[in-house]
Amino acid sequence: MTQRKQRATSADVAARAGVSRTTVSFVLNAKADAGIPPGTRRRIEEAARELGYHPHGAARALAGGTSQTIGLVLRQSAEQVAADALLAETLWGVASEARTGGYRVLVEPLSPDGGRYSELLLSQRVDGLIVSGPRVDDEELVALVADGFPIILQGSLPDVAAPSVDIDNRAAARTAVEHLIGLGHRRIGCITNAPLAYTAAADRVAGYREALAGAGIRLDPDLVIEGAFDAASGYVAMTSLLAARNPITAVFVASDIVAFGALRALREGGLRVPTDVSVVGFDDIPLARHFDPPLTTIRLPANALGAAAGRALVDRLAGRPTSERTLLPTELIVRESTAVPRNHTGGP
Amino acid sequence: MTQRKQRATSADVAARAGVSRTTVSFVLNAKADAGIPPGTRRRIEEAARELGYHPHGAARALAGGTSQTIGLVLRQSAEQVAADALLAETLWGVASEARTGGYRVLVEPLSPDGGRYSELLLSQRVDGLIVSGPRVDDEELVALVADGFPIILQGSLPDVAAPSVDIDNRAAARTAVEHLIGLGHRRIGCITNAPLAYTAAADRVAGYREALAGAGIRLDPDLVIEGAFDAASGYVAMTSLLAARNPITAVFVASDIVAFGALRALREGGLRVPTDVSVVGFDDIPLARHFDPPLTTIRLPANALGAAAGRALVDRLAGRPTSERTLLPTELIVRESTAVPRNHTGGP
DNA sequence: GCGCGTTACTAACGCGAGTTAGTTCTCCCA
DNA sequence: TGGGAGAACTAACTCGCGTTAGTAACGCGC
Repeated sequence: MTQRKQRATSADVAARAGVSRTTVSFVLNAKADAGIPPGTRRRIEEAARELGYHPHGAARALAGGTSQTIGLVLRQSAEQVAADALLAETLWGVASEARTGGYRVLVEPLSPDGGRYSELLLSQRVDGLIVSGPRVDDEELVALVADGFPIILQGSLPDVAAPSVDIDNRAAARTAVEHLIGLGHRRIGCITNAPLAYTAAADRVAGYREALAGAGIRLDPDLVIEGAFDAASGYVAMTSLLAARNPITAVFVASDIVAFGALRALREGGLRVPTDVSVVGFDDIPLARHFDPPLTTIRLPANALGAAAGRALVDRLAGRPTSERTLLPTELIVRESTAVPRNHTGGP
Repeated sequence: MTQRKQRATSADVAARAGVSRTTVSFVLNAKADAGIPPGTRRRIEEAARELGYHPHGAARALAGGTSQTIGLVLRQSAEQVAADALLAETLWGVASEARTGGYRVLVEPLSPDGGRYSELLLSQRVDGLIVSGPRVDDEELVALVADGFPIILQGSLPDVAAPSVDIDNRAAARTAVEHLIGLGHRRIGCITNAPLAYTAAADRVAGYREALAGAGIRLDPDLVIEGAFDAASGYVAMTSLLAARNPITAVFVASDIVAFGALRALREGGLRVPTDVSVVGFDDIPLARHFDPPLTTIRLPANALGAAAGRALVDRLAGRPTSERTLLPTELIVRESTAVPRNHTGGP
């Protein structure tokens, strides 16, 4: 190991400036109460600079009782993470908001089954937690929240008394499907983004149903098929949808990535999009606009979602009031994968 | 704020077990030297469990002189991150390897221009750093390495004396292009993944050149066009490549995402892949196998890359020897976007 | 009954800050 | 000349844990 010059402590700075450690602490932490004359202040700041002084994080945390760190728990399997095109963006949002609040971000990726994360909180390594993709059966989470730890949920979880940040999946899905209905489609399939145990998946299906109900279209359960995160699942789902007796003229696929697989199945089945079948996706991943055809989809504000969660946690830690439930707006992005159904006569 | 019961300290555990704090520390840290009889040991462990004792991280860090945390610096702009389909996977690799070494991961996303990260190291909040996507002009990095801080580079940077983990971009690119040459192509374009200031981009172009040179094909500088991370840049690059007088029969696109845009340009230009033009990508993002047509590409082991970097840092921190340069193997994945050129007669 | 080695512990210091409760000047006014 | 009020500091405690140096009790051989 290379030799490294010894770190300077606040005592070194004090000695060099000819004052006590207390004074150094007051000056460097901008304690206004103590009347430190400009001369002394300058001397101390100079000494600190010359010595390359940086306060020891752990010492600060110990004395101050706060680690100035927040934890981001990723409750997804490795495969899901690989498939999640927006995770990095969300992380970015969390981190940048945390930073402006003076916090750092500790990331704890966890497979849904294994691994405890309460340790982070209990050992005071983090001051609070953002839990992304929470599952209903997460007892650890429930216990932590019950104990009053500062936790923000990213995603929705009924019956857990922690503030959450999410999009309105149901409304967004309804908007997507209403777009199809507005174009004149009546036989509309639905491929989920994930198994229905995931609240986001269930909510999107609920939105699909609402849209149908609102237009007086009877729900055909055979037209709702479960996808599972990746394009392969979309391919399979679409294939089985195409095998239905009464063919669909449109599909709502609750994930762009899954939709990509669905698009492929359509192509291989000899169907043209949007001429034969219209497709609406969900997420608006960066590639969606380059799909063939460019995908009509719902924009999910990934970065803003992370930022909102970060801000909520920082606020909570500062003792500021936090809204219990933040729903960020989504937007329907109409591109070229949706059109009026073939043989459509005009009016509904 | 909800009331939270007071945390137990090691002193509480000691009191409850009827021993001193020292003994508690010995037992809980499994110090073998001290002969603690099984009875006492059990008493202490039980007391700790009953009190829900969790050692205070900061106190430990302060006393032990190590934070058991590593930093992951992401030296990419927000847009790059959004476009980087493999970042999450790499993060996963780093984190899982860190965890088995007893470390946590602090993530510090940084735009290439702004933001210092040396603070992390200087304040001892992390014991070491993994710097992903380092740039040549990073003086901060050079200074830190010169000071002997434990740093692992993810990516390549000549002239910096820190161990690095990477793939052999040049060899991988050569393999990709040789695949095209082997099929009989001679007029082969190249679209980079990023501006050539990025070493990975430059290395991939170098591999392209080597392959051409090896086959005795003269390099036409007009056929090398810079892409920039996203599909849009690939679209533009491909469009300009198609405008060339003497048309190409194949392209090597040094990024799957950029290739996706290129594919679109080809489609819009009325060219069929691979019939009219063969395309080889790079990265093997999860969607690549679902491209139209499924993309022949180079598999970049993102997770393994992260894991290797994590392991290297953990090893270094443990004082174990670390290899200066780790190159992970890549693999050519042949799918359906490459074929023998049209009008190809057979022999070269 | 003394010395010696184990066994089974503990007292006390140190890590590097933040912070409370003073203390020492100086100056001013009565 | 004495007292009081700021101004400008500082001594000393605290946070929770790791660790070194040391002690007390016991057994055992001679």
